[in-house]
Amino acid sequence: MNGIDLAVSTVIFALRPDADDRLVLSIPLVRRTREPFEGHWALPGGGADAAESLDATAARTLEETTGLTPAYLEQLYCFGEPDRSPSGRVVSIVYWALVRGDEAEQATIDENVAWFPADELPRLAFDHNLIVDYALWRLRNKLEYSRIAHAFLGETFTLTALRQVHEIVLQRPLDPANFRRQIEASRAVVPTGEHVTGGRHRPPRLYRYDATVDLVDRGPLTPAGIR
Amino acid sequence: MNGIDLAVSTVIFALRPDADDRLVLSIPLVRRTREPFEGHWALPGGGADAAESLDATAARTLEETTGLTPAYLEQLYCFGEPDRSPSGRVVSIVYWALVRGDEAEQATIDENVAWFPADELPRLAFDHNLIVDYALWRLRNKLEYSRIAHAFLGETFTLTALRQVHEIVLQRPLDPANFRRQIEASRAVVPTGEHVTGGRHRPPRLYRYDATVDLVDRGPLTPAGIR
DNA sequence: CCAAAAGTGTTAGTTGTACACCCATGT
DNA sequence: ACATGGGTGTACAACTAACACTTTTGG
Repeated sequence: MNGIDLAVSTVIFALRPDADDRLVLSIPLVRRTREPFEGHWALPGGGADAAESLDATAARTLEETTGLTPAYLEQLYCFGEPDRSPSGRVVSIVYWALVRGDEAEQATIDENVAWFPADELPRLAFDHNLIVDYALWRLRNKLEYSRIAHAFLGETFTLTALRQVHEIVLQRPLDPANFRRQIEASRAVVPTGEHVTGGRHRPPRLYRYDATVDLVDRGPLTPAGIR
Repeated sequence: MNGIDLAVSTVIFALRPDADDRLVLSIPLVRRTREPFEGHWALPGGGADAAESLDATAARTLEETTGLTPAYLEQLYCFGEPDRSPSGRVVSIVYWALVRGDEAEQATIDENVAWFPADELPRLAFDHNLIVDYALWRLRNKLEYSRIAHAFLGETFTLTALRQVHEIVLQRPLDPANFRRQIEASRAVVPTGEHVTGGRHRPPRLYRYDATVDLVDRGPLTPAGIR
């Protein structure tokens, strides 16, 4: 024992429709009900449990506070500046998670839990603004060299849906033709043979993840939250 | 307080000459003098200090146990499986560091501190073999998309020396001509105008880091150990 | 002069990007 | 028929990798 509290928090990302039905990269936050920072919004989390792995604590506290189950979960960074909490020394092990669109709809929403657009956050408790900035930076980087975008989508999806995930997260338009070829070349995805009907245009093919390809190369570490 | 001990450890890398005077990627380890794992080699480190940042604790414990000062220091990962220490729950925040060749020669060496080739380690205490494997993976990845190789070298250096750093760490030969052009194109380095004389061949140019270019892009996080 | 490493030039193959164009559907 | 997004083809630029070649030193 050395007078240091150990906490686990998670930055959760989902793509949710806004008032105009456009998808927005969003983060659920919880309102603090006690000091310090009472009334401020903060990342969901909780104290570390002596009997539980850190991954498990992240998944559990995430579920307890928001009702969500992540499709992807990875440790982000450990924040431990001595002055980051006015109430004493707290070291936070922070995770980041991706949840699917349909899953995000089932999140607990009450006066103490709410979704915010990732790039329009209020002043958060502690150093949580910095933490979210870092998580956003990692998400955007990792999207470009891994297949994690799939974790935002359901079992099957069109390439247009996958491209829109990239476009929304990276905040820039992508050429549909070139995107298609990149994804096909990466072998991350296999056509189901089915099509989506009902649109006002040519029915797009449905694809499925190639489960034999890992979402991310994490080297010697066994991925925590890959399905 | 929750019955969890918080420790900080560091994987330190340096390039040191072996018996045949060939440079080898090496790691200093300390021998444990008490249970658990008494007599086993382990990563240098120590308990977290309530008044000190994690970066500072890593730098301090690194200096206390090995006598080394790192040219580069970055947080690696936080390891916290419940069963990783037989003596109770320990969460380790692990850093990785690079030290320069001349600095490495000044390391404390006694019966309880010794250098090992990074790819020929004995069975280490706790999960430290996994940790070193992960640090190696990160080092090799990061070498390819950043300028951290410079942290192994002194103030000035030849491009051949820089290329040898890459070759040793990545364990494969690199084309000298293409390597030169890549480095020059990256603008990471500026010629000093001086040359190394005394070799049996054409005297190579000496280069210096371009201090206006960051070694690594760490996004919103301020780098810990960049000079 | 010769060996060896420093440094430059050239070319072929690969990858990225822009954009023209055809395809299949609902209205 | 036509608007709309799905999907294919193509051409050019940029980058990579392989390797021939020239330069400069010590012996």
